[in-house]
Amino acid sequence: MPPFDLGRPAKIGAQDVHPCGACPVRSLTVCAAFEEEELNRLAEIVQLQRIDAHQTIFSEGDPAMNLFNVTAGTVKLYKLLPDGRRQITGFLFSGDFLGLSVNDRYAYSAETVAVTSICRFPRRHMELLLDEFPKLQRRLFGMASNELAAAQDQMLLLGRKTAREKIASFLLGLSQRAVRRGQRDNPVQVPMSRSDIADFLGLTTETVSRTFTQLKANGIIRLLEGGKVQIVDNRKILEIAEGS
Amino acid sequence: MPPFDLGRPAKIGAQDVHPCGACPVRSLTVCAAFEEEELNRLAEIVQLQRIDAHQTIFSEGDPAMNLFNVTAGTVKLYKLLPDGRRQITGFLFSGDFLGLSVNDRYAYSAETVAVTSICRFPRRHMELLLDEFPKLQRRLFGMASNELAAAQDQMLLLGRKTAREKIASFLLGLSQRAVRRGQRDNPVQVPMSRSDIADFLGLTTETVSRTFTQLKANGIIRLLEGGKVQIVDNRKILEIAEGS
DNA sequence: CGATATCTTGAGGAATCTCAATACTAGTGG
DNA sequence: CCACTAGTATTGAGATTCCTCAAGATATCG
Repeated sequence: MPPFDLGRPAKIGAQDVHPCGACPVRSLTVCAAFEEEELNRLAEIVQLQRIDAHQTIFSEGDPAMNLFNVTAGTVKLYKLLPDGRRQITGFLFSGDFLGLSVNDRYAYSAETVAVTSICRFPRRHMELLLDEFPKLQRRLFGMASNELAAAQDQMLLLGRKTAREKIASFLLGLSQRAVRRGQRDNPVQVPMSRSDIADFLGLTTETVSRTFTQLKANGIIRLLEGGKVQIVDNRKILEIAEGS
Repeated sequence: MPPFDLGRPAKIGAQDVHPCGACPVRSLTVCAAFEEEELNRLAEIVQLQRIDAHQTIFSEGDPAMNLFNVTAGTVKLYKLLPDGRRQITGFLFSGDFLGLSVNDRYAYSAETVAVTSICRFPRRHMELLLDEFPKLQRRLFGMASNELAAAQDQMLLLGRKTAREKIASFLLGLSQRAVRRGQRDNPVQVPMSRSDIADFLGLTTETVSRTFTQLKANGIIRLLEGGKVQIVDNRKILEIAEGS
């Protein structure tokens, strides 16, 4: 899979309103660490990119040259076993951050699920900013802490929940994250394929499909067109998700 | 389960060699961010504690008052479902760090596996130090990044590996971490119970036991007394762990 | 040295996976 | 605008891994 084309990079010039100032998701992102008057420091080093669906952003093991911020669309992060088994470790939406590295290499691959816009920050520049703006460091640390907590929730899901509980948790999670982004939480937008959902939840596509069908038959959800899922019985789905 | 007694807190006095200066695992810990002459700043706020096996350090949902550093022994972190199903999200050894919180509450419970020594840092004091020592912030962020990468590896294990591959990965992981601490890597010390291993790997104790037996029968490992496991065929166990 | 935990082994069952066929959806070209 | 095609999703039947329940063996601790 070839890395995405740069496409049409956002023009970043003195005559432009700098992109960060107008960023609609700034409050959600790492960039919230900056005051209005400091934003030009970010704008100097950022590259805005639009990427088609199903494009590789970077692959596990690549030198970690950049950090990224998703401003629109959906991205998936995943790891592979040599024989091709795949585990998706997270889905990212607008406001989410990616590109943390260990030993200067990415520890996972990143691919777009749908058309996506991202801000790209060269890591070396970012590191200079980290020294200059302790707030940024703090913000990044806070976001990493949140991700760590989410990872632990996901471990609980993968290790101990049934297929039914996994799907319920997944839908609730999508719904709750939509709220935080200020998007509608019901019906939930589910932009990823059954296969992606399966690789995120440690299931097969068939089991994912069967479980959706079962929840639908129980009157708990409704499958709508355009990959939307309506949560009919919110109370019930919450019960299922928590395994009670 | 009651929170552990303070036991015999280390005396911290002017006449003492301050504990951090003599700390044998400092280079592994968050404390490595400090120069010799800055260590007294840490020593001022630290409380050294020795805790018996199977004691709760804190529980999920508790207000996150402290950060901790393990200096000896073994700790497990876990999350529970309402019906008692448990997922252990990590084992900690000397040099490891715990106590990161979300919304000022611990997101998981922590319990000692064996007799353990920890350094306790009041979070409020630590936060002041964070402002004063950007190096500390940096170090903490680096450790969180590493934990995040480990969490992703664990998700791959939980979602996509077989029981055999899980056990092989587990033993290798223990072995590799022992090396980093400068302890012997073979035979591997396995201080936790079958039940803990099961709850870490998303299996049952019976399956863990059967898989150990099977690896032993294959001549890949040998089960020694005192919870030690000798890796006989390193090459083979590596192959199994990576699923090839 | 006995009591109690933990660990191992066995047999049967259940959830999920695999393989296979069919149905649906979305994009493409006539 | 509609038929065609390729990918995606659903459904079915049988296989498999791992789990559950139960008993026996071993280790640990007072």
